[in-house]
Amino acid sequence: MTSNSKPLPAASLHIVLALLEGELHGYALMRRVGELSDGAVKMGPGTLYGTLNRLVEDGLIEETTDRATHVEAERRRYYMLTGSGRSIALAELARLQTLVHRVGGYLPGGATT
Amino acid sequence: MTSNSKPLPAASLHIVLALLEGELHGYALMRRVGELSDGAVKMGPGTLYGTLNRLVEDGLIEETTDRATHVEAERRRYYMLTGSGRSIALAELARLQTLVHRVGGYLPGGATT
DNA sequence: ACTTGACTATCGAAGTTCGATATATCATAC
DNA sequence: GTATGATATATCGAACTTCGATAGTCAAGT
Repeated sequence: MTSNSKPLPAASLHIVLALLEGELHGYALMRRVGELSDGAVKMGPGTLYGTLNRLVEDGLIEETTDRATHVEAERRRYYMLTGSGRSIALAELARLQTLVHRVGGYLPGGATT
Repeated sequence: MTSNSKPLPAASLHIVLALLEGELHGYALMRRVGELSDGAVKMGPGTLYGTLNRLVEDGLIEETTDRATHVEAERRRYYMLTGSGRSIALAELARLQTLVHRVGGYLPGGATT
């Protein structure tokens, strides 16, 4: 079994997809996830921080240690994908691409109208 | 507020997307949802029937009454999207299309490799 | 000083999914 | 004819996930 995991829950999915773009801190992630769906997906802090901790525990993401843009009073916690986190994110993206393509395929107009 | 609902939970989402293709009965839906993701998504009966009932209650789907292909000993229960169910399904599809497009957009190779 | 927005954090309630279990029908093979 | 396995619906409790409220700190603006 090369790939065995089941689909990520919604919040985890959105977070890892957003992190494919690059590292972000919690609050920014919250905003980005909303932006990626033009506001349709709204992740509150309860979901955000709990999910971030779970993703770290599961080894999909990690807090960055490189404080390149460190400005002393840095409250932010930045997260990035781990190697396996990235693989999983890409696999999930592929799964969604397939789903969207197939479902879109059998629509009359083909469009979302 | 023309559109107010929040994203559908995973199981509901997969069901309504599968039903965009046409009416299906529970067990077939279970298989179709798996097929749409090449087996990545596996919905068991516990999730399936509970979710179907919820979707009926919420008015997104309804059991079909037209027994065109009725063969007497009909054990199956067929479901189809209602008008609003279809709108919601299309909106969800659009949301996923946007997400996939945007996330795919900022990837190096653009590919799923 | 005070308010507002950025930022992290936690908690309990509500909602969703999972997996096992049950029951019955039907087709195929033995 | 009867065992087997796929089809098909259904339910239950445990496990998991999400939600919304709440809380507190810090920086910047007024």
